[in-house]
Amino acid sequence: MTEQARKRDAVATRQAFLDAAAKLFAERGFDRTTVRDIAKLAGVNQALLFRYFGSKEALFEEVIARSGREQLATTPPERLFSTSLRSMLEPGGRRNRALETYLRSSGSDGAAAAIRQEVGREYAGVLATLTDAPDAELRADLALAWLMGIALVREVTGKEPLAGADPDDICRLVLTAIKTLLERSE
Amino acid sequence: MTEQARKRDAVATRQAFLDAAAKLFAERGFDRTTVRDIAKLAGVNQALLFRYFGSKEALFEEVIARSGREQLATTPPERLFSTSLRSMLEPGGRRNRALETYLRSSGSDGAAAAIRQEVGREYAGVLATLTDAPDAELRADLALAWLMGIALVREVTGKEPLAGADPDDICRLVLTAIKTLLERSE
DNA sequence: CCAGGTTGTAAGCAGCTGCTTACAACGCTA
DNA sequence: TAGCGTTGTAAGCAGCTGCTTACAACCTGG
Repeated sequence: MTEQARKRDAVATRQAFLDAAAKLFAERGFDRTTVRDIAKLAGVNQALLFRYFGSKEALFEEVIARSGREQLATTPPERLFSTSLRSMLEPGGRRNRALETYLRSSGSDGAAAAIRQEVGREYAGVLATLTDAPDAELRADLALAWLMGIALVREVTGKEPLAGADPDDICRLVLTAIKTLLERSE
Repeated sequence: MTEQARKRDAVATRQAFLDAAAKLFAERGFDRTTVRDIAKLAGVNQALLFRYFGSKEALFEEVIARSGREQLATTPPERLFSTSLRSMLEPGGRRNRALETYLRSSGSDGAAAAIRQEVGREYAGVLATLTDAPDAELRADLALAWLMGIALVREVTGKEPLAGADPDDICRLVLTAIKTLLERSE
């Protein structure tokens, strides 16, 4: 009985747009995702996208801002790096798409770029608290950059052996190397 | 007198296409570069692009295959990582755009994806010779991924402080950390 | 029960995209 | 110099893009 039951439900429609857009932006990037694709996946008329969000770019901003801060808010700093790395490496399921969306969005200018930078800054800000080195923020950026690079090579270019490697092996190698970047002096 | 002198020169026209396309693909990525943009920058009629290369995708393949192997052929293995890192970090000039083109191309499917993977494999193959660890190729992929991530964060998202950091500082931090990944056991 | 705002739908618009076609200008070779 | 293949040009096509508009269906408050 629940099927087709929530027609004419603005909140549900909005959410359907956000969910569909999050999935497609993460998989294909901004440019290769059309508003018709989003609407179709959401099961909603595409004209409503513009009523609810104003533009494709504005919808993208909501998606990236939301997904980026979700993981950030639910993970303690000292585990942020390994948790983010893990969630990237785990296949399928309802995993967090923040990094994929972030890197797939490269090139979109305007307001979305500002949001992207802000989310990145928050990530790096948290990572920077893990070391007391004077260039803590630069080290944090480099750690973040490695995460992005691994996501890029695995998910986007699909290069072997990285793409098919055991998550445990990757974590071990990366965490060992990253330790010299992000550790307290005592 | 040399101006307007080489009209009706198929070789020069082809080269003009390749140069213009290399620049624009590296800067904007595949999707956001139009064939009209390329032709305009090359100073050539856009219909000729299809006569010489067949399609936009085929032109892209030539660009990425050429630029990727250029640096590879002129750099000794033990310096490939630091040289690539350096050339990414140095501003302006006629620097090698291989990595930018590579990462900007994310998402383009088909034959271009195969070329991308092949170039990446050649890079990683060289890096893998630097260590005698059993998982040398995975380590090489991870090193390559870090390069890509740094390029991404600096050039595409422009995040500070990484984007504006001193190349020497970045090299020092990265090379120190990467040493544990790519070093001989004795 | 009905006016008026909210939600959903269908159609279309203008601009851009990759690509094609028809044709003119050129220069080599016989 | 006449013929012919090569190079360059202008125009246009069909499809897709983000976005808008006009309108119907619905629910709610008076």
